[in-house]
Amino acid sequence: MINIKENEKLSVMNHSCAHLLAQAVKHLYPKALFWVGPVIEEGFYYDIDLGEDVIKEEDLAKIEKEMKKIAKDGKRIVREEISKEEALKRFSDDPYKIDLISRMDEDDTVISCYTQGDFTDLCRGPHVDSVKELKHFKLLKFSGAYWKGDAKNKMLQRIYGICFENEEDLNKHLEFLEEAKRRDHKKLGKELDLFMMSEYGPGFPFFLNKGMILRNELENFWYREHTKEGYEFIKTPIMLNKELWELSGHWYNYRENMYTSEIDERTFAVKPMNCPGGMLVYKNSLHSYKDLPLRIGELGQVHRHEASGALNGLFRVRTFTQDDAHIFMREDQIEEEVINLISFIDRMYSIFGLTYDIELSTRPEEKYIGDIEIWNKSEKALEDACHKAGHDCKINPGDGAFYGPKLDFHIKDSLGRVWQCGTIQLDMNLPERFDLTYIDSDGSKKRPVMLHRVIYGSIERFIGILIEHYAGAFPFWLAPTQLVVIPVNPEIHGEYAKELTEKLKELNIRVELDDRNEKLGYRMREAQTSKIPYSIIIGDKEMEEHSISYRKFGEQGTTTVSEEEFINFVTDKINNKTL
RNA sequence: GCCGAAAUAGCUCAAUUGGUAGAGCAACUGAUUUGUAAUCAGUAGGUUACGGGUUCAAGUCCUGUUUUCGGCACCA
Repeated sequence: MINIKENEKLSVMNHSCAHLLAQAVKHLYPKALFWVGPVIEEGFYYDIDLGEDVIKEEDLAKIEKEMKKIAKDGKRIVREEISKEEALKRFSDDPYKIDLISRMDEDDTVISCYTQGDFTDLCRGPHVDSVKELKHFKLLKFSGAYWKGDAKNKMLQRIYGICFENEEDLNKHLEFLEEAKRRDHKKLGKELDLFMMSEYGPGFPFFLNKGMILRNELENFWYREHTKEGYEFIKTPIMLNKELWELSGHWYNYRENMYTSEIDERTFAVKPMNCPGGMLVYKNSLHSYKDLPLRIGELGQVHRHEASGALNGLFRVRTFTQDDAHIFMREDQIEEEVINLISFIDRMYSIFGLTYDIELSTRPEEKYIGDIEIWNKSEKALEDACHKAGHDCKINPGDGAFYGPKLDFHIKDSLGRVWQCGTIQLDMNLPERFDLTYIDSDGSKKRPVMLHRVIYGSIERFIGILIEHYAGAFPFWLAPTQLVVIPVNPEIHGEYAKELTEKLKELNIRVELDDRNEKLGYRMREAQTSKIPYSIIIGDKEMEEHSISYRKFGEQGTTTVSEEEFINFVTDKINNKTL
């Protein structure tokens, strides 16, 4: 996937293309008013006020046709610098431009306009020299979008498009979009019987048997790796009473997203986060400075009432399992702990062939708690740890949580798409609210520092990402069905194939026998469409030699090895989690 | 929640201006005995998401609801 924003030339072209789009829209909808048309990673868009008019599917083609016409005409794009006064005058009948201009500082900003033929737009530029240069573009989608990105404002119409230097690149991008559609986890989840949705529970996914195998493998892997890293594990209740949520602050900050219920005339809430329960566990016993860092993990199922329009397959659901952990430690342990954590997360992601970038989100401008000094120290600790772990650390100013700064892990899948999964958050709020303490070496009570962290983020979302990352063809250790044994002639080879299947089952391999009365080609096709990693064919030759002929998913032809070699081959895959 | 679109058999999709809901795959039955992506024949399968309305007649038109999809806003 090409990031348009990071490519200077494409960035300028896409920006000019946004103007071309606006000009075409103006031709077709003379009353149209324009807000902004920026370049984004996936191309460009323009937010437009069409008054009573609404863009429809078929209009996109019309607009695109008009754009081609204008581009062919080949008008030059001319820059002009004007004063604020002149700008206000020139755009006096356009409330959107007035809004933009009046917020510009005359001393610092040069106000510039770009004109192409009969169309002028306020813009900082730069642009290509002529609309003639814009040939290889496509309008992709449209939707409503709040003015200034604020849900309180009215909705404008947004049209998205993308522009390339040549037809080949454009086609490559369209092919990428097709590929992404083929890999859609909602589609593959249905085809591969991994999970289902029901009208009776919008946003509450049902995991089917095959999806449960994925889940269980991911959870087992998680428990094993966390045990190695010195974690202990807990499970806290799904529902806790209102007083706890008042204490944690969720009742005031997160109430809208919480499911509540009256029980024995008291209010209970289903947990939207695991931390308050974790705090209670910490407080359940006394802690010595010698026990820190204390790492307490919980695969905790949370429920959040997400807006209906936000729901999206497994990516955005109303109940999900966080692979949560809370780490309690002394202040002087932050850096070392975070360094360890980063290398731990690195190890976890590399198993899946996922690369990632780390971003540091710092103190919000206004809404934050605690001393600025502690914030600065914490931010520095996270950043240093990140560098010492050998990673770049992009700063995301003001994007931290109100209770502390955080490191976010943005993973990149096999199509180059970026997802936010892991996060390490420093919390200066909850230890205070819950009055957490440990006994220091001098016998005094001290306040521990706390980290929240997740690696998968949400098991549901992570499974969604993995489905798309692998296009449903999971590595051997994760595949719901790992092997299928196909006797060439079930009447002749069926019994032997069955024995082999049982033998493999005893080794804890997820193997199925396909001895149906169907042609080999038919059963092989099914094995391939269900993306089973290896298909074993048993015929006369294999029976005689006691050998195994296997075909790898997606490849043609078979490899024949001895039974022992094959068992070593697959157990090695399971143990090392290799493809 | 907001803007737009959609919902027909288990799945993927047809059904002309309103005029008898249909196909392929899957399922089931039988024949076939198979060497690497679909053997043949037959059977069954539907309150067209749910409710209300217009009409002689509604999958089709109007309307309310639900759900899904693409975005926005929100977010793991």
